[in-house]
Amino acid sequence: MTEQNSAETCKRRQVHPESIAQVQASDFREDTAQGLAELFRTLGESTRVKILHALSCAELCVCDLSELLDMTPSAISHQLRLLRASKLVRFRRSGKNVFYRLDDEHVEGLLRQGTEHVREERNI
Amino acid sequence: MTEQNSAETCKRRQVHPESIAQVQASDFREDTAQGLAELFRTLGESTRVKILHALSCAELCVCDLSELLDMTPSAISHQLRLLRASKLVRFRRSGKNVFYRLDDEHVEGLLRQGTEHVREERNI
DNA sequence: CAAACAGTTGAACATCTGTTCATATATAAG
DNA sequence: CTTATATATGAACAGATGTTCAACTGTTTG
Repeated sequence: MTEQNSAETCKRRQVHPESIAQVQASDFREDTAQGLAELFRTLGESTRVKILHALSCAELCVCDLSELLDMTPSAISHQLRLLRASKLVRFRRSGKNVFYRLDDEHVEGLLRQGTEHVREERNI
Repeated sequence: MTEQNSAETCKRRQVHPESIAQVQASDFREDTAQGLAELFRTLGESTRVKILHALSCAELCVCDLSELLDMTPSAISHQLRLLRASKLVRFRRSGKNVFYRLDDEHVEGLLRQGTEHVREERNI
């Protein structure tokens, strides 16, 4: 029973080599996984979800968001920083205000697809 | 200067009432935000992203995933629990093994859309 | 039955994360 | 220049989270 499973480096469990090979052939890079995780981590917080939803309705300044979410401008600003870092929002300064809006249509797409999943998750 | 902005409960900042009304009219529920955040939080971790990607290639048992990601079966199992809780994966027992696969097409859609965003985020 | 294998689970620990608070920057108004 | 408003930022603290370790359940095999 000389299988093609090399058990030299360490003891190998009884696995499914074909399936494993199939995954390995897909060439999924470490940094792609990291980037995806970082993006979703940014989306994975209710305050930031609320901010993004609000910005999907209208362009808003920090002050507006602060009132809408009933949170301090500081807290909002900290979250906007993360949203900016993940390229989920853009901003422009106008006088004393800084107006934020969604960066592109991908963001709304992610929110929509996520919402659909949550609905199915609960209804069906 | 009697504005329609009621400053009774607490001192109000100079905001943009029209934009705020626009957001409030959208009726975005608290539990929708929570559900979305929970979903994305589950997606927001590189180990889980790798698991989901692997499962998008083939149905796999814990053992396979353990070898693919070079992690202990325990660590994998803990993460699979979260993925199950968010209805991102299904599973079936077959003998000693438990095989996992993606729950529905939404999951791949989210991964695809996320990947596109990450690519744009870096290239452009 | 006992032994081996596959998977799950709870506790513990280190790390990460969101909000608060104080402070700093920037623009506008007096 | 001084004051007020709008926003940003760093430190700090409490709460959340991922992996490890040990113990446990369930299935197959001898």
